[in-house]
Amino acid sequence: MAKRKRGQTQLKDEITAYKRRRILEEASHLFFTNGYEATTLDSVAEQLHVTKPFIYSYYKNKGELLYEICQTGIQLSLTVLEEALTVDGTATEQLKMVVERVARIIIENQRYISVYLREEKSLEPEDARRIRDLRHKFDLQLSDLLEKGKRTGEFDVQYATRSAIWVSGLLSWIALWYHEGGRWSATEVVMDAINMVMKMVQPGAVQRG
Amino acid sequence: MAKRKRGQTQLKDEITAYKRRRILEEASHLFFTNGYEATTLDSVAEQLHVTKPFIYSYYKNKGELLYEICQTGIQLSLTVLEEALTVDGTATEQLKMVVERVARIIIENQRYISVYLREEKSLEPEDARRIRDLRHKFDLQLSDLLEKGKRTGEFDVQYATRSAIWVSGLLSWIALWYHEGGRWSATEVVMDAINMVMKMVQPGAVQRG
DNA sequence: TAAAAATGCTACCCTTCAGTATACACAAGA
DNA sequence: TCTTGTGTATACTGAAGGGTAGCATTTTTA
Repeated sequence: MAKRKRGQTQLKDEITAYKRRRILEEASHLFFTNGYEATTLDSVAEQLHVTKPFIYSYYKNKGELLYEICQTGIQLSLTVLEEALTVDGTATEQLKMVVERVARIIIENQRYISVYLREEKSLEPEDARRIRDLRHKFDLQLSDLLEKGKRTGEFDVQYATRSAIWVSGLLSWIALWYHEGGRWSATEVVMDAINMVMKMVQPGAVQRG
Repeated sequence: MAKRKRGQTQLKDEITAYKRRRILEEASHLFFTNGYEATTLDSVAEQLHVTKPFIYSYYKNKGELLYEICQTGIQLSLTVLEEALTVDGTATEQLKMVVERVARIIIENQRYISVYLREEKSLEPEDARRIRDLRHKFDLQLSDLLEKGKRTGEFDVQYATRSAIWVSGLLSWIALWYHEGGRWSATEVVMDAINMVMKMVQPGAVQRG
């Protein structure tokens, strides 16, 4: 009896979560295509074949939708980075794995991430800060990895912190630039990213002037 | 008489041009800080201590303002690139000069360029296409330079076209990331950009796996 | 100094939307 | 069949803001 009730509640929660996810998906599509401010909640509702009050029963307001979209993209990248770092290996191996996985996740979740990069100014200050903290965490871990490679002599970086920012910038850039069905496949872009990052940190390049 | 008239007309034109420039400046400030859609023309007018109809007598509508801002930023970068390419030198020397000058111009005109990167979706399709053509021209010239360096053996790039896109991405990223008065000075960022780009194209890095 | 032209402003219109008050539909229990 | 609760839609409000008509003021010309 109690068990059955709990079961029902759980199913209901799953359905609620699913609805929230679907709303977020369509919203991210439209935000990505038309921009945040230019997208009306009516149009999001239309895409889902529901009405605006439906959306308001799952999200507090338009800003919360934006926050969830931005947060999702950045959190995913951070999680994937942290997972990749748990795999043992040399700094070189780890960095390659990090770049590969993060680049992949960025391509797969391009909408979420590029909406963040473009619409950060539309976030509530508090929300923006929370997400910036996530990015900062991302950069820190990347920096630690570069530092480690520097100690072992695998990498040639002057200031790990600064190099990390260029690497994370190169990765972010993918979200703004990659175009599905464009000139280059996702795999080519991922491989390029790995190569470019490795070149940026590996020693041996002639330095002059 | 005719001469005097022409002289006066010219001065008038200069003043008109100056007013247009000032409007653009303030608009780019506000677009950069708050986003395009979130910025009202009333607030632009307020910054200039004029009124909205004043702006409308110098620009057709809000969209034209956005176009001019975006166009200005990209055109400047392209012009500086082309100027740098007129200076004689090896591919290495030329690339260094290109990156230095373009990075500088991007930092100086950060507002214009980052508004473009963020608000491209708000441009009229026709306007967006015109600016994309400019960027394409930029990438092509960069690609030619990399190709030249590849022939002379100075650069190690597999596909110049693709490498050019990463280089131009790295430069664009500066506009989104640099923060005046932040942790690093403009000069440090420019020097970093040069180093990173050179590492991306120079031969000699160990390539494994 | 007066007509004409250029320039700018006051005051307004009209549309679009975020957000909401309320009504309705339908299922489950009694 | 009545009640209650849950989920969704209809229909509205209120504010914001892009854009403009027409008046006021300055500048030019003669």
